[in-house]
Amino acid sequence: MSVEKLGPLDTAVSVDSYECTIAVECCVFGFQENELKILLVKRSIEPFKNYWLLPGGAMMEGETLSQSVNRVLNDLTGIEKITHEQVACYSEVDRHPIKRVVSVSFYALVKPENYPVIPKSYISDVKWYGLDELPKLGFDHDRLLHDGLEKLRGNLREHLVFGELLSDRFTLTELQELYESILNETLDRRNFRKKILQMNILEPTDEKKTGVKGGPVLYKRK
Amino acid sequence: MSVEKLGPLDTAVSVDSYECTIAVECCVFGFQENELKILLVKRSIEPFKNYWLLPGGAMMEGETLSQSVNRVLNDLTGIEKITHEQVACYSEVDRHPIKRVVSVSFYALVKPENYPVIPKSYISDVKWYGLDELPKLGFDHDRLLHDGLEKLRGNLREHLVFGELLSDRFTLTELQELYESILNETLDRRNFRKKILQMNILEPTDEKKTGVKGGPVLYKRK
DNA sequence: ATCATTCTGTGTATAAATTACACAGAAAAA
DNA sequence: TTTTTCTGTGTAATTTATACACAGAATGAT
Repeated sequence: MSVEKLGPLDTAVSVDSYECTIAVECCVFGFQENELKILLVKRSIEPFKNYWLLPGGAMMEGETLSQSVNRVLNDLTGIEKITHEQVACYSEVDRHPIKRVVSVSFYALVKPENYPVIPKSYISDVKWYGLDELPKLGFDHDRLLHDGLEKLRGNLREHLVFGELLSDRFTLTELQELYESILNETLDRRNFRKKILQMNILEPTDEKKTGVKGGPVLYKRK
Repeated sequence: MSVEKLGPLDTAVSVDSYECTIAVECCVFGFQENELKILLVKRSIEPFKNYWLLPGGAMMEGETLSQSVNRVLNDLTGIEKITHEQVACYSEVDRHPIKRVVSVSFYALVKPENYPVIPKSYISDVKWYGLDELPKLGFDHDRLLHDGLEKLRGNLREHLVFGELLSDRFTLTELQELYESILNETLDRRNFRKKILQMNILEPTDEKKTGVKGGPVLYKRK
């Protein structure tokens, strides 16, 4: 029986079906010093030794891709369960110079200060990079990052997405700065507040942020 | 060396890394009798014998996913190269009752009348279904179809997408009916024409469609 | 050939959404 | 206490989306 004649999902009954390594790669975005950052890891082995990469790793037996993402990021940051969203699947045969690997990419939103990052396994360094100081990444990760950022921006325009990018109490100015940082454009303060508030997903608390002029009130998610 | 310690894409140097069957599944949409149709195949073997499914099949060695889609659909319809777009990746461990299969889904837009469909391999029947007469699909293909349709609708609202759904000459009414069929809502004729024409991607030809009252002019893509 | 029918093709008025914009008040810093 | 800097708010102008009706062209019926 040739593989060519297989019907959908018929590989279950086939002996000569092709199997392939699947990896997850993750654009982990954080908001730090009023700037959108991306978590990169420095690879310590060939190929692409000393290149910076998106964190990722192979899917293991019995895992869903989502579980792989959680495992990989938990190893790296200690984050237990990290909300993430699928971006795309990459299958060019030569994207890994040695072995065939199909990767599924994700993005995730975290608060950097909550999670100290620790180099591990084949990683010699870990760093939060600003989007304007990015090094050339290894493999095809430049493209993965680009696509991940576009996906995040697209989602931002539709719903309100901020994962764990902010603390659970935040000012509207902080939220606006987050938006500006992701979209890479400046927004009008009054229009932004109007738009966000009429989404009806935030509510003001009776606290104010201290240490900042104007005494802005803190909001939380409903 | 345990798999757990693998860095990103490090499976190249690993011996015990897990490999998995990857399949593509395709929502093939066509526009027929003024209605959006989806191409389904009837499976003739267990599991899910006699269930209708999205056409699909396993990725083969040396193929990109895109090439797999083209091969699978070429087998089924004779279409040489079919434009398609990635929708999502599905990795639940039990989505195939017998073997682990990770599927990547796509949608494609074709003109049914151009391509007679022929049952083959593990397929006992092939049929274009209207969206309002869908059978319960096998595996998790109900979900895949739902997601594919949502993706198509989302794309339609942003750009003008019509792949090969229409002939190369078409009237604006035909295009509008296509839109209405995909979005499952009725549109105002004047507003639709205004919107489409100011996209500046169509141009009128000097031909008119015959056999239809009113003598509508034929347009083509710029 | 004429008439009735049905579809095409077009513009304007209204409503809704987006954008532009300025000043008074609160907290911090000097 | 004064100055500085940030917060918080409303309205007018613009743009975009929506609602809506009638004359002309081709077909089909007689």
